Amino acid sequence: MQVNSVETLFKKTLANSKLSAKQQAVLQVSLTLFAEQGFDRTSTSEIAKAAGVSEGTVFKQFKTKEGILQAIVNPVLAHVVPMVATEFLDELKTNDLNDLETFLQYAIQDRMMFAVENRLQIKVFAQEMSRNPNIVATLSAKLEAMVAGELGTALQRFKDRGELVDWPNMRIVRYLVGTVASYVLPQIFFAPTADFDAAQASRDALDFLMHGLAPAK
Amino acid sequence: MQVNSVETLFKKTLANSKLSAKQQAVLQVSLTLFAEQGFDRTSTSEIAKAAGVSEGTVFKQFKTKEGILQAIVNPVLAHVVPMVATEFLDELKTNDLNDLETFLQYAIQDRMMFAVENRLQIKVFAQEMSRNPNIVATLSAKLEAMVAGELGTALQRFKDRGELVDWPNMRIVRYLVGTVASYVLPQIFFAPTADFDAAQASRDALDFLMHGLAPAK
Amino acid sequence: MQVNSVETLFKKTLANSKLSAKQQAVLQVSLTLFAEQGFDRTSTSEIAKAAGVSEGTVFKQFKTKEGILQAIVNPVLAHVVPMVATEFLDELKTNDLNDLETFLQYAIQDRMMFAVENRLQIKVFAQEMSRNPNIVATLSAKLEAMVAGELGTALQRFKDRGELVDWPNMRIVRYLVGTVASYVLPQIFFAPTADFDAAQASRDALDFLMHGLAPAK
Amino acid sequence: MQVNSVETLFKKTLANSKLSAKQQAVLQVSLTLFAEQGFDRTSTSEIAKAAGVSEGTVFKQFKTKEGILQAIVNPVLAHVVPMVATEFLDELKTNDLNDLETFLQYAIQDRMMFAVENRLQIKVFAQEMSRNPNIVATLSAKLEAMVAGELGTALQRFKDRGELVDWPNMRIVRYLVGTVASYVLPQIFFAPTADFDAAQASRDALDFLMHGLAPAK
DNA sequence: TATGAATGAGCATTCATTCAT
DNA sequence: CATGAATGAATGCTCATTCAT
Repeated sequence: MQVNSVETLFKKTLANSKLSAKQQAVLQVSLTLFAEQGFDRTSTSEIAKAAGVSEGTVFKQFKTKEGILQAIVNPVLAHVVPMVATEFLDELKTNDLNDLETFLQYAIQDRMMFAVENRLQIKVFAQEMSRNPNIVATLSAKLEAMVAGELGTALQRFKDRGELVDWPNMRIVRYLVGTVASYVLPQIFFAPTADFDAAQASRDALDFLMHGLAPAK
Repeated sequence: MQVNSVETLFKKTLANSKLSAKQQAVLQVSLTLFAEQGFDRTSTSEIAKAAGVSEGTVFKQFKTKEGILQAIVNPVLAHVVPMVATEFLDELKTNDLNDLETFLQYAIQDRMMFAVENRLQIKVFAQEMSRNPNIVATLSAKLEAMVAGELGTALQRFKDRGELVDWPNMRIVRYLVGTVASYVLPQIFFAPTADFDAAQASRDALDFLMHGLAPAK
Repeated sequence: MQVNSVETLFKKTLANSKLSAKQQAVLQVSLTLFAEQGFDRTSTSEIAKAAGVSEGTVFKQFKTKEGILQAIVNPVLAHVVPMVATEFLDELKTNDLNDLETFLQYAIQDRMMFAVENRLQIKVFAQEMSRNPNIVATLSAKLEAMVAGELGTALQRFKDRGELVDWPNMRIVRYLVGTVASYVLPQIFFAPTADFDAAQASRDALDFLMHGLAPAK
Repeated sequence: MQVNSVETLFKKTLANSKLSAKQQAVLQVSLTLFAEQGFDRTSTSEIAKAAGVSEGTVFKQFKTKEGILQAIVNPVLAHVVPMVATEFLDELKTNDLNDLETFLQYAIQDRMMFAVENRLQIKVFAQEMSRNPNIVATLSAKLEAMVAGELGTALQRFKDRGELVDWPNMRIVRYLVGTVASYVLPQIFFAPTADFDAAQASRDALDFLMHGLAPAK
């Protein structure tokens, strides 16, 4: 199993933008620094130095420090998030996941690895979401589109087959996400313990969810 | 159902300390300001003004801005958290919660209300936890003590009666917390939607958990 | 009565220069912006944007921001000021101003209207004069040439006829200018009051000057 | 003849304020620097260095650079200007100036010396007036009060005795000020020529004004 | 000739912290 | 214990100017 690297996808997105190499560097190092130290604890001179550009260059393009964050957040929302979502859905389709258990096993492990792999980037976004409701709204809309679309179709098929409880899809997704998050959020936000066993965690989560989401008898 | 106010408990704890009234005021307004705007975006002069003290007073006792945070976090960890835990466990005992469903119903609703009620304070702590591993360790230890103690006893009783799946207590608690968190974390960190229906959320969560944590047949 | 527009004359002067259209645009918008906000409060990027040229273009020709000012001031001193002076003197000759009163009446009203009409441009020059002694020297020289030339001849004729006090011409001009300035300077530098009545002001000023400059009995 | 020093009066005013010695120093050197180089060309670090204080001190009290200017302008308008006006009027009364000529001679020479003496301070105020209409309004009101009060009374007495033309007092004052200004404004704003002969200028101005303001026969 | 990305010194301002009173 | 004036390093940002294309 091979999960996307948000950092890589972000770089690709930047490469397609009309930003100069130096300005791309600013955004790349900003993402890293914001992830490592937080937005408020990263100074613009630090960014300039790390990107190998002058302080003037940073502001010439992005106007304000907040503007740098926007210049990261917007393309991620517009391009990286959809790419990640599409690849995830594609993998679900490609991998011949016929019964719910196989489906969930794959999905859970995949997202768990994705979360761990992209810890720092998720942290930046989560922190920014707590101040910027627009991001929350955008991501919510994208999630709802997914649930109303392909993901919903898949869930419905499992319901029809009597493998999945007949709850609204958003409620089912809430428990899926919540359960996965109960494993990965501590890794992301608190001590990232070296001994985190994603495979075991996936099995455990699957076990729990297969019970919790089984159809009522 | 009547949940603790962390703010109130914190004030009581301060009242028992040997801090002067002015210094108590500093800590109280700091907690509020940190919650509202974040630690980094709150200046010490802002604290001084809001507390009605001079700028010197803020530092006389607490040495540094970080020291103010510690002077909040430490008593909360040392006194407020135990009081909250004790009251929670006491309520669980007092309320004649004999079967698992009744027990979980109460516990879930109680903690959900607690979380919503103390949103801002939880936010301060969560943010501080993401940079201070000590707090994580301390809270982890307290949680483990709970699970090893009274809470574990209660869970064991349900297991013995065949009402609860025979998983390690920490795993069970993880799913309990994760499921409740899937409802309250968005309220705490992102848009606190006015129409959040804690009662309905509690029923839904209970429903899910009762299935997920049912013993294997 | 129809007074010169410094702005128009300046444009004509530019049109005769070997400057490209873009560079002419730079000087034109610079004059306007300097007048509106002052030299120090006008940035070169602001000029570039307003002129519709790149930032590089601004400096390609004029080297420094101060150079832009010089490129405005010099042609104005070299061409616009002489044109204004010549036209003024020509009008004085053309209009059959035989006696002092008619002469002064015309001159005062004409210059008052000129000052009000070209308020902003005068302001730029006045501000620049207070830091650049060269302009003062140049303008002084031009004034002296006028007084030594045609204007002096006219004044002398009035003296010879016994209509004008026998003071040095520069002294007479000082009072003429000072009296007109006592009306127009407040308009130029402070609140430009909408209700300024140039005709009435001219009559009053004339009245006063006819007394003050009458020959001793 | 001994004219007020605005600088001295300003210092006295500051001494009566509740500003600390360092903050008074900030205002004093600011007044000087603003006069010498203009507001925009004076940096706050320059002010701090010249005042012998840290940059923080400058802003602790005055919040913004504009705030420094206000902290100079306001006390001058509130205290220095009235003191200057009062002293001027007192001197006019004390000096037994019975006929118009003696009166004007004294007044003209006194104000001319005052203007030359306080060149730099007048420059600061004039520059600030061209951006801040409030100052213009305040000074206008004070001038009108003077003209409606003691100064008006004096002028009326000369009118009654047939020594002074029967024009509105404001008009008479306009010519007085304008004529004096025609001598001193060039000194203040342009090259302050070393050879300026205030005594001679006063005599000339008096001569002109005595003619211009003589009553109609 | 014109462009516009890049520069880096400089600016106004903020901030946590100190210390004499 | 409390004050608040004073500090000076650091911050986000602007600006005139340069230079490769």
